[in-house]
Amino acid sequence: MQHDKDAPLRSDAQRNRERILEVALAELTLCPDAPLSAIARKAGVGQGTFYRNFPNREALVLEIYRHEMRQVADSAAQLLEQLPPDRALRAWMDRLAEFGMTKAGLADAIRLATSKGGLTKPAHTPVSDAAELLLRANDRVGSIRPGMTPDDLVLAIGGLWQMAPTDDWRPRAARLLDLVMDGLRAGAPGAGGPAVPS
Amino acid sequence: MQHDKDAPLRSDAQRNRERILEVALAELTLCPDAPLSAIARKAGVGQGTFYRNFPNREALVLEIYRHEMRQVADSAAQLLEQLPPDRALRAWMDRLAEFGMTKAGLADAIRLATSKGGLTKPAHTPVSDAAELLLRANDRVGSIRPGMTPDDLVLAIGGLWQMAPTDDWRPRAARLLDLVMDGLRAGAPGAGGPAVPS
DNA sequence: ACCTGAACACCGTTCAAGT
DNA sequence: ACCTGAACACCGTTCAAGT
Repeated sequence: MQHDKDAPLRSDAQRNRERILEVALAELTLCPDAPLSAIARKAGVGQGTFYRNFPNREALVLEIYRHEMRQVADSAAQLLEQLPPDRALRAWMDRLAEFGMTKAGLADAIRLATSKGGLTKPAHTPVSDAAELLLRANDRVGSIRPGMTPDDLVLAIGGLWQMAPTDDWRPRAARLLDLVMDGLRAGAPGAGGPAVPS
Repeated sequence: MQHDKDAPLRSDAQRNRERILEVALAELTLCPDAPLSAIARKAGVGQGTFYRNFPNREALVLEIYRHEMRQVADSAAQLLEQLPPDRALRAWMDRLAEFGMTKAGLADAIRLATSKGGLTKPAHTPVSDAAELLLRANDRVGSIRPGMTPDDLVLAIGGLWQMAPTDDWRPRAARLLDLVMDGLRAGAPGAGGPAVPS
C-alpha cells in the first residue's frame, strides 16, 4: 500500500526528505546535471529512498525551484511598503536578477529537467502573484500603462534568464530593466500621452 | 593523421555529413533530446561516423542552430529596403518570434546541449550583426534611443524563447514586442524628450 | 512503512577491424 | 581516408530482500 496523501511522514522519512532537498540545492546550483545517484549518496540515502520522495528529476527540481522562488516573490509586498510603486517594481526586478544570477545553475537544472516531458505551465506561481501585486499598485497611481498582466511582465524580463553570471552581468541587467521600465511607463495615464504622439 | 582543416571532404563523407544534419534538424525539432544513436541510425551511418563529424551533441546542435538562424538574420537587410527603420525592426522581431515558435524543439535542444559545458558566448553571430544593422538604421533617423547595443536588443526579446508554441503565443508575443518597441522609442531624439519628464 | 543496494535498460563515446 | 558496429562507461529507474 502506498502512503496516505495527507498523513504525516514517519520522522526518519521526513529527515531523509529534507536532507535530499538540502543536498540537491547545493549540488544542482554547482552543476545543473549532477547525477541523481550522487545526490542520493551525499544525502546518505539509497536510490530507492530517493525515488520514493521524487519520482524523477523534474519533481525534485521543481520543488526546489518553487521553494527558492517563493522567497523572492514574497519580498514584493515588503518593497511596496517602503517605496513608491514604480520604484518597488524596479527594485523587485533587481532582486529577481540578483537571485537568478546566484542560482544560475539551478535555473539550468530547471530547463534541463522540464524540457524533457511536456511543458509544465506553472500558471499561478508565487512569482505571478507578486507581479500582479506590483502591477496593480502601479495601476492605482497611474505610473505604468494600464492592463499589464503578470505574464507580460515575466516575458519582458525573460532576458534575465539567458545571461551568464560570469560576465559583467550587472550593467547588462540594468540596461534591460531600464528599457522595460521605460516601456511600462510609455502610455501611462500619469505621463501625459504615448511616447510617440501621432 | 587527422583531417587537413581546409581540405575538402571526400564526396561520400560530404554526403554523410549532410544527411546527418538533415536528419538531426527534423529529429531535434520534434524531440529535443532525441538520442544521437537514433539520429546516426536514421541517417544511415555508424556511430563512429557520426562522432567523426560532430564530437558531441553540442557541436551538432550549434551547427544546426547557426545555419537556421542565419536565414532569419539575413532577412534584416531586405526588410530595411522595404520599410522605414522602426517598422523594419519590429517586422524582424516578428519573424524571429515566428521562427522561434516553429523551431521550439530546436531551441530546447540548444539549451540542453549548451548548459552542460561552459556557456558558449556566441559573440559575433549573424543575429547580432542583423541587430546592429537595424539599430544603426534607426539611430540615423532618430526613431529609437541612441546607444542601444545588439546585446540590449537580444536581451529585450529574450522572453520570446521562454514561450511555449502550443499556447496562444501570437498575442502574447505581440504584447511583448509592443512593450519593447515603446521602451526603445522612449528617449528617442525624434520623439521630444523622455517618456517621463522630470 | 520505510529503507538498501544490486540489477536492468539506455545512451554517449571509443576503438579495433574493415574498405 | 573513411566507415562500421561491437564494447565500454555511466546514469536513471526498478525491485526483491531486509528492518
